[in-house]
Amino acid sequence: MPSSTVENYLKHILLLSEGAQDLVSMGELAAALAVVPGTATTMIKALAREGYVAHQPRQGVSLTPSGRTVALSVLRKHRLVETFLVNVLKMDWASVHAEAEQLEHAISDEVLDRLDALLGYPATDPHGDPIPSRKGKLNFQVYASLATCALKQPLRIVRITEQTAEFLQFADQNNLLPGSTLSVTGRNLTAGLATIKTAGTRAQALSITAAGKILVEPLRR
Amino acid sequence: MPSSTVENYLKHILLLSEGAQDLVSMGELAAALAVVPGTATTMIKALAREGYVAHQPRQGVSLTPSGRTVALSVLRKHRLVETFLVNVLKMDWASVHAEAEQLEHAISDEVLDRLDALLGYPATDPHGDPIPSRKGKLNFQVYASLATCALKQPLRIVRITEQTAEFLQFADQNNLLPGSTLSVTGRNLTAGLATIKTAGTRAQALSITAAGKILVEPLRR
DNA sequence: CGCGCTATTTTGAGTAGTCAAAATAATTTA
DNA sequence: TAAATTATTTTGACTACTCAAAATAGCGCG
Repeated sequence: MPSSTVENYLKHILLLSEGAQDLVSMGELAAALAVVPGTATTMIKALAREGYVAHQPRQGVSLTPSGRTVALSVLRKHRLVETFLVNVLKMDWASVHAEAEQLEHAISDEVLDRLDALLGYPATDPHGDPIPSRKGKLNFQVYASLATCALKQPLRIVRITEQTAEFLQFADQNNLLPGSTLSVTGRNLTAGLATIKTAGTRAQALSITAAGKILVEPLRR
Repeated sequence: MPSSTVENYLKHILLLSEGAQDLVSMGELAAALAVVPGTATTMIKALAREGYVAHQPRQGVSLTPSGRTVALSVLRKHRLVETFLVNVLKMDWASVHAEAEQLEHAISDEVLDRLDALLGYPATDPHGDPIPSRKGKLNFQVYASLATCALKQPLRIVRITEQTAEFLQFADQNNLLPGSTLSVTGRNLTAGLATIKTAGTRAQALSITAAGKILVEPLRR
């Protein structure tokens, strides 16, 4: 049984390699886990010995099938717990990430399955992040963001790819939630700003960085 | 913030001193925690340094007010989680103890309060064990057991003081749940047996040891 | 090509928790 | 009261994880 430390390493490797399928560097991994790089190197060598990861010295690390299985299971727990906290316990959107961070290591598969049923087998968590299936399938889909999508198109927000409470609070207050509709009226790359317009409100500006964290799909029909 | 190891030590000291208000010996504590006695001694000395317990060398250990506060909080989490698992997730009576053992260290006060509200502020968990209040009050009540109560009286089961899955399964199968009514028809101390009679069934025998773990109150009105 | 920058790895050391086994204290028994 | 039994404490060692700081490797650039 992997320790919560091991689970965290594997989960973060999975998150950091989402989309970009190449190796995760010790630098990013250490930063994500809030440890010094030397610690990450040491730990990764241990994880490689136990068959969870493949380590290319000085290049980076990737998950083995066994490591990926563990990582997906932890991610599934995390996202289902978040969904439970928001949908059932009515907790604040912005604060559930930290809670789930603890609970994901303490919850059994048995409890998780029942939670899943209670929630009606959701496909995504409250932030729009896809929930891996019980069998470990992660429905990964490439979406445009407010920083990259076409201008003046009607859009629906599908996902917020940032878990910090501050950003989520900001999104909440500006009605930038999964499901909300809006369009990007303009973009100024030099100034690093995007202008958006949501249904009931007037136009507002958003940094390109922030806009890049809000994923959207074109509104059809 | 105490580690889960520390929380476990404190919780078990509280449980072992419930009722008997004197010191908990290293032997019982070590057995309850599944560590060797030497480990318990070492750990208790550390906990004493941090002000959680008072250690009388070669006598035993007791909780300080600060240690008791932590222990009660953990116990509250444990019992509320058990109640949630049984009442909401409809999990098996006998298996929730092990689950709660993990979750009690991962759940925040915020989540706990909402769980408490969702459950309707229960006073006891599914086994009849009292749930400490948010302010740390443990409604401790002395009950007779099937080993000590008067014979041929109508009784109601109020609590099962044993958490092992085997015993709980046994109790479940014989309809010996909190709320069930029955009476003790006879007792043979020499043979170590008690005979009980529940409403719809015929008389059955029970070891005195088992009987002592089933607490009852006289059925009034 | 070689110099310097940056990321990575190594080294040495520390904390938390554990066990096995030896030493010690207390209590029971004879 | 002395010996024997039992419980507790101490000692030395080990695992898992971490950091600080020194060593090293791989670059890019002049």
